[in-house]
Amino acid sequence: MQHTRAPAPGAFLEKRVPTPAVEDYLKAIYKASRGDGAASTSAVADALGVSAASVSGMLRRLSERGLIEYERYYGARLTGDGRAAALDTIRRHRILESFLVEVLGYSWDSVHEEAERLEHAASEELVDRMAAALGDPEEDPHGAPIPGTGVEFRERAWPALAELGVGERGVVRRVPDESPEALRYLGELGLRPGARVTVIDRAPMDGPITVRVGVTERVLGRELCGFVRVERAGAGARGEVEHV
Amino acid sequence: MQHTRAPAPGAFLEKRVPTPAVEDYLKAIYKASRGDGAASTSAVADALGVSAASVSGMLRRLSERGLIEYERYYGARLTGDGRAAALDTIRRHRILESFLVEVLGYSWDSVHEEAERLEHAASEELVDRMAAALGDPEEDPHGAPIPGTGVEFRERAWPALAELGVGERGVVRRVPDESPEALRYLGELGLRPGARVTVIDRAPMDGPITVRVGVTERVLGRELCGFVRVERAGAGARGEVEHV
DNA sequence: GCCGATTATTAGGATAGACTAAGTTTCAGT
DNA sequence: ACTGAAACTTAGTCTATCCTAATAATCGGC
Repeated sequence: MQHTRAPAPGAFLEKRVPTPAVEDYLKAIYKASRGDGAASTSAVADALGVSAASVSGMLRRLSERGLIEYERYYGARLTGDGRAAALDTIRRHRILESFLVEVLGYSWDSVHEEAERLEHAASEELVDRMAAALGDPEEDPHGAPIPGTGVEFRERAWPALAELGVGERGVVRRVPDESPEALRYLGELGLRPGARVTVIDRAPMDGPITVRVGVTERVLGRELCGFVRVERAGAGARGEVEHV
Repeated sequence: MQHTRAPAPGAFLEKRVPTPAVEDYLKAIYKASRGDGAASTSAVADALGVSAASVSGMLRRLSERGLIEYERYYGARLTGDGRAAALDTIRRHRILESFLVEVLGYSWDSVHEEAERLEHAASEELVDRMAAALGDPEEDPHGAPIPGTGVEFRERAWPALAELGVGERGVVRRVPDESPEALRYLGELGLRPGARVTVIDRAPMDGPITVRVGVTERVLGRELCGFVRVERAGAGARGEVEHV
């Protein structure tokens, strides 16, 4: 489902059909829906940096527009239309990020903010041309999959690096895109999608985790390791495996 | 003068410091100021496709912000700050247009609309990277000069093709960028910046003008010839020259 | 120098989106 | 089952921008 971003006959100050705010809310609901499919008011408020009251108001409007199902005091669930609109925006965002990195030489820690603004202004045509120029990539620079124009789309739920047991090995699949600071650090460590990593040690009491990347060992905070998503690879010598 | 497009600490739904509407008004005032330096309310209203009443209101607000000098029933004149902001937006617009054409293969008749939206979302950094990728062009695809970061900037007032007398020759310097229809037609005729053109005949009563482009002769409406700006080249056989 | 036409402004209202403050609902722990 | 904290909604404002309708200023012709 493509969204019309054009009309306004003769007018240059156009009203976008889904406004930037609506697009941001739908994205936030999509991302906050990782559990039972519903996003709570506060989760959306936190993600967008607005007050819960503002979210309540917007959820009612989104519901009236048929973009979400909204049950008071419970949460919001995207409808088919809402999900399509969210994925549309996410596609724009991720292709923009890829283009900024690959073609314009942005660092992977600085693209998010730029894409966050451009995604509301870029047409489907622009995004498609950028995608074509990149060879229709399937992932953005942070390892996030890029929705296509088709209907089916699912984001794999890779385990976090923090979930690997001592001795386990993995391949980095995805890193968070929103924190420039975390990304700069991960970049320095070489923890990019595709990097192989081995858990050497886990300090008790949710303490830091020691990993080997390439030939060097690093001690990483547990929180950071919760953000880095990995695919389990063949376990190492000691086969202790934790489950969560 | 660069404008901050970023902040909003922690908030993703950011308020741009100059809003898109403000940027559009300043651009419109800049473009409508071609005479005595003042833009009339109705000229701005026409350019933006909004009512005159809306313009009156906005002019008052722009004046309060120090971006224009506004005298009721007379018109608006950009201040230094206002002009800088307008040129900033125009720079973004023209570099975006250039990039879309040169790098992403857009046709010159379709870039205006896309750039019109992107110019409000693109950061200085993005625009500078695009400019660098293009070798810091001095003109956009329609022949419009691209403001630099420096202070001095003037757009040359080339004569219109319609002002050339029979026998006069010229080089196309600039075409309008807003009308896809006109641009498609001009493109077909080969009337792009740099093209050499000779006026073969001018029908009386403001009738059509016959020009030669390359080896072919074309009959063009007077209105279109008023939009195409040329630089006079050495006159042809008959030296009749008109002044305006 | 008046008068109608044009142009511009004010007045009043709408919408989208955000906020704070106050009230309501849910939920967890006793 | 009660009760207080946390989560959520409602109520009432605010700002920005648009609109239409009504009013006011200017200007070109006679």
